[in-house]
Amino acid sequence: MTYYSRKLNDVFQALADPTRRAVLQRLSEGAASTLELARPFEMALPSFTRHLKMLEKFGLVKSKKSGRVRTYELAPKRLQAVEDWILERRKLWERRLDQLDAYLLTMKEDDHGQ
Amino acid sequence: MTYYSRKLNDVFQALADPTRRAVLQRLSEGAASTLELARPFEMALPSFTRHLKMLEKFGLVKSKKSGRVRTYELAPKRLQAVEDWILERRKLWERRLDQLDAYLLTMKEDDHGQ
DNA sequence: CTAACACTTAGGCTTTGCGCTAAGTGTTTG
DNA sequence: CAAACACTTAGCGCAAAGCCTAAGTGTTAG
Repeated sequence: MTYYSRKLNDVFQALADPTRRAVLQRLSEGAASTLELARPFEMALPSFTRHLKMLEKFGLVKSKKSGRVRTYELAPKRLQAVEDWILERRKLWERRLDQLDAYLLTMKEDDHGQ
Repeated sequence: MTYYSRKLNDVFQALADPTRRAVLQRLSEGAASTLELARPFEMALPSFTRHLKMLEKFGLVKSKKSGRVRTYELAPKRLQAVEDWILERRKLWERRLDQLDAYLLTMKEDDHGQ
């Protein structure tokens, strides 16, 4: 577990924006073109495509251009890093809380009547 | 599942910084004071305490000041939101990949000899 | 009661994030 | 081949992130 993980920084950063999360959600229902993806958003197109570029740069989606249409789909591998991190953290977390429980129990047993 | 979730934005944002992730890791081993937490980092103290404030503001840690020492500990509840989001996304993801598998199989069956 | 300690507040500086408009590129379609 | 289409590039503006130093504030030890 390194202090600095570029990959984790990037993926969390990518997920910190609601537009990008919504795009991932949409793509989980199937591939789509740039304009299809952009339609629900009120944003100007260049602003929107920056989000798509960011998602691709950080490995969360991939795209392919055919003719004048660019089609995007998910690249789920990268989300695994985040999931791993969370689950690992949660294990430590819960172990710690268990220890706290145990400690409080000890206190209680040692603590006769006051 | 709403398009805009302040809570998710905030938590992902909080986790996007390596210093803050390291603090969470350290705290998963037990509570600690501001200076104890700060020691491993080369950052100036005011810079570091801003990270702590952010973690607290977003509900990932909590603190209590007693005398001149402020002690921090984890507040694990909030991480659940992130975990939920990830796992939900993953379910959709995998269903989608399964569909793709099925589709490719269909193709293969329809595709006799070319 | 003074000095050290453990932060905390204030303010400044630079970089990055996220939005915009305007103009450009390459691909179809009539 | 001209016009419509689907992006793409360039460049600007503003706000927030993340770092710093300097100067507080309140607490405790000698």
